[in-house]
Amino acid sequence: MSTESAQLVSLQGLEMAAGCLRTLAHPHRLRMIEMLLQGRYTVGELADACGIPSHMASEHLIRMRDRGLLSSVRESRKVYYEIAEPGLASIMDCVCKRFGDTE
Amino acid sequence: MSTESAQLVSLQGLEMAAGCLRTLAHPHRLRMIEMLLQGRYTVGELADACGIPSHMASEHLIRMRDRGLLSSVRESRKVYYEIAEPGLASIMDCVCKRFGDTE
DNA sequence: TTGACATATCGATATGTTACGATATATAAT
DNA sequence: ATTATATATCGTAACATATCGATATGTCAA
Repeated sequence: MSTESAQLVSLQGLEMAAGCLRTLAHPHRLRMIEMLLQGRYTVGELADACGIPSHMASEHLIRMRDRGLLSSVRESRKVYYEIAEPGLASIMDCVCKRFGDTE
Repeated sequence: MSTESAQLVSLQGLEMAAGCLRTLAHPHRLRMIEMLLQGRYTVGELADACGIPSHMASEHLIRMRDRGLLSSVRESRKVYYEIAEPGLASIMDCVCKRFGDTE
C-alpha cells in the first residue's frame, strides 16, 4: 500500500519534516486541524472550540500558516482559515486511528 | 481508504498525540526511525548514521522508547533498537512523500 | 467620528528542549 | 583485577516555545 523507498530522505528534508511535526505537536493546534479538515472556520470559532482566548488561537493559526500548513482569507471583519497542506489528512488519520476513542 | 470519523478525538487523546509528534519532531530521530523501519540497529550504528556521538543517540533512542515508539533488546555489550509503534510506517510514508527528494 | 467587534502583535515570564562534556554502568577480553 | 568497548546518566548553558495581559490594527455600524 505504501511506496517503499529504498533511498533515505535528505537531512534537509528531515529538518523540514521535523519543523512541520513540531508545529503540529500541540493539542489545540491538532484540534484546529481536525476541524479544518471538515470545513473552514474563523479564528473565533476555532478559539471557542478549543476553549482559549482568540488572540492565542490567532497565534497558533499564524504559526501553522507560516509553515504552509494552513491558508487564510479575510472576509470583512472575520478571517477564515483552511487546510493548505493535503498531507495533513493522512497525519490526522493516523492520530485518529491511534488515539481516537471508540466509545 | 481512510475511515472518516465524524466524532472528534478527545483532548486527552490529542495531548498524547501531540506528545508523540513532538518526540518525532527531530531530524536525527526521524533518520533513526527511517532506518529502523527497515531493520534493527544498535545505538552505535544509528549514531554513526546520524553523525552524532553515541551518548546523544542513546538519549534520543531512550526518549522514543519511553514514548512507546521503540523497544530495545540488549545483546552482550550492544543494545538493539527496533520499531514498537506500527503507525510510524504511515507517518514516515507521509514524510517521504512530502520531503523525499526525487532526484 | 465614535464605538463595537474580530484579529493580530508586543513584552514578560515560565517551561521545555538540545547539545555537550564529564562521568557512570554493563559486558567482555586479557 | 585491569582494560577496552558500548550504552546510559548527570549537570548545565543556550535556545525555543507557551501563556497571558496589554495594546494595536482592521472592519463595520450608528
